[in-house]
Amino acid sequence: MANIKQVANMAGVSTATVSKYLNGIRVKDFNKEAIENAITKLEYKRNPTARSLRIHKSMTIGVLIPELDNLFSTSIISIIENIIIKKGYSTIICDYKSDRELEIKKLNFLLDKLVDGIIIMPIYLTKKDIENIDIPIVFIDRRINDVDANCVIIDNEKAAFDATKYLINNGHKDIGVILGPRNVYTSKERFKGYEKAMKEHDIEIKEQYVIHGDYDIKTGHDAAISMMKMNKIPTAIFATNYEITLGVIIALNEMNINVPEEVSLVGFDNLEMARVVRPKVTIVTQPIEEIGKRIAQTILRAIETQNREKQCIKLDTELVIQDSVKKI
Amino acid sequence: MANIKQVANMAGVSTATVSKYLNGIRVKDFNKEAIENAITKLEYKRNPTARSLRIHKSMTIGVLIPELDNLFSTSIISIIENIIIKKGYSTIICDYKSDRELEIKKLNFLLDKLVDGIIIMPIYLTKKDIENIDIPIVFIDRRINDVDANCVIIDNEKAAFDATKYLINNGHKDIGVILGPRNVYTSKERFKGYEKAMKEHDIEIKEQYVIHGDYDIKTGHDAAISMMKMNKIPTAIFATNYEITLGVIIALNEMNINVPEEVSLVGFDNLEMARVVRPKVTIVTQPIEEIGKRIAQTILRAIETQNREKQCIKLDTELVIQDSVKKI
DNA sequence: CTGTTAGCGCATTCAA
DNA sequence: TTGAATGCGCTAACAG
Repeated sequence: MANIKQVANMAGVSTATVSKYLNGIRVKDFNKEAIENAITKLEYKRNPTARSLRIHKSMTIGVLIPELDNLFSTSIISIIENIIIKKGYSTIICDYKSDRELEIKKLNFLLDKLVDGIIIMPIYLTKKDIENIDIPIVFIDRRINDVDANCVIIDNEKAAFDATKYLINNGHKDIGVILGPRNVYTSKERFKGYEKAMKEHDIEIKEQYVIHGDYDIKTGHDAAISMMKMNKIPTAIFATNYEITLGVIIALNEMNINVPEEVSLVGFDNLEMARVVRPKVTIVTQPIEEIGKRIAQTILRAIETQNREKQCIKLDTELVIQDSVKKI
Repeated sequence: MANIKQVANMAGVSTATVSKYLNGIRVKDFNKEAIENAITKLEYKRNPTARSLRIHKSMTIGVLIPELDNLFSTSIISIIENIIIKKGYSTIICDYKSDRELEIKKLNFLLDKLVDGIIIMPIYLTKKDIENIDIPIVFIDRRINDVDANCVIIDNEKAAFDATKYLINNGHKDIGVILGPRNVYTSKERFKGYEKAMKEHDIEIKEQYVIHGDYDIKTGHDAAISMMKMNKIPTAIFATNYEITLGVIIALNEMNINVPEEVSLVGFDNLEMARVVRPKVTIVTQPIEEIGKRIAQTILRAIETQNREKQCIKLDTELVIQDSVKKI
């Protein structure tokens, strides 16, 4: 592998000049050509390691997420990766299996690797865990209490509020809601939105209509079954993420329960899936593309400027009305 | 951030001694203690960039996959990452959107980043694209023609053969099969297995029973619908990946078609999902954990030994028999 | 606009 | 066992 010295030699200039050329600083046209020729002939590639050592930047961004098997996370990662790669950055992705210890361990791993910035979807992290970190951090999806930090989130409360209100406006009062873990930020926020809409319409929240579980297919599946076996069956179900929605759909189908005739359904997250299913499911969609872009912008801005101001971006979801809710 | 020199100073030894200590070479107990104290006091962390420059290793492994929204890929990546991280390696993941140009572009990006090895799930790559690469490569899931390379794959043909044969043994002859793209390795192999089982039992393959599409929900959904509208409806459907299986299940449910009374089904890949659904779906499962482990082992071995022998590991799938196939 | 020079932090030779 | 010295490949002063 050729190095900058060999290029300089062949081009008849100094390494400094080559370096300048490589970094977009003007050099004489004459030299420029010579350098370009030498680079081509030698198949020279700049050594990013040496460059990193010198400029104190690794050109990598760490991504810390709970699970890699969650479609929402991976979709966002994909978008981010495809943006930052254009600026020469690469991502190091770590999933911490929703595990408290692993979350910190892998955070430290990323720090040790000298990433230039970190994108985190946190669960257990607290203020203390991150207050001594001196590289840019962007929190996504979830937020950490009491921390003034960059973040890109959606208005979870409003999302759930809108969905619930839509059901209420369609005459529903017995609305079952299936949520993620109690201790998870999005889960709490989404419940708040549900609660707010119900209260606003003076509808009592029945405890058995609020089911917490994991954000997975099984939770949705089992919760739907248990709801449909209740003495007083809810007239509508609100599933609060993709996997849960999928589970609910599968369960209702199994039980041969017609949507929306027998029960209405509002789902979450995956428009593509919602369109495939019959009847098409009314869902809350997150602006995934926008979220990914904002995250990428935020982390790049924080890394590339010395601007230490924090910015928290809250994006709105959209309620895509399709055919799974009946007016009663 | 402290560097090795400061540690050496505080410990009263030379940087060489500290370096030796860090690399597990014996130093006098007396010095060892002094060094350990200094490291603790200074909160010294070895700088991986400088180390990389010196040892000509980046301690990163590139992962090149078609899509990041495919559960099979991400599950494997998660396993790999959790193994290699223990040896200090990190992964740089690139998805190329199943795009021919991006596949090469991102491969080059990884090469430019000086990764120590690459794990590739290829689609369009040919021998020519990789013959000049001088770092270890492990191909997964799919194989490249004519290339003597490391690979970890499953016996796709046998998997499909077993599934088809199982259906045949249950009396089925009109077996619909829903496959991925025609040009994709796994897709071709799985078709071969189907074909072989059919031929072996002298069953004619009806063209309309073989549907190619993408490995996604929509393909499974639409194909199932079209099959159930045929003049001669197949008595069984074989779905050849997770997303397709999901689509088929959703479609059959929508059409109120009972499984297995009206049509039998064999799915692929996701045992968890298959267990949630009623009736539980009989599926071909890939040994994901084993696949991930083997990939990690193979790439690490190739990187850490100078052993340039190639090894191709072919793993067997398992047919998990549940309740979605009826004997006729 | 260009070249000389120093040094990023580390691992490794070689002599002691 | 140890330490002095060297250099991995690059960028950034600085002087010209």
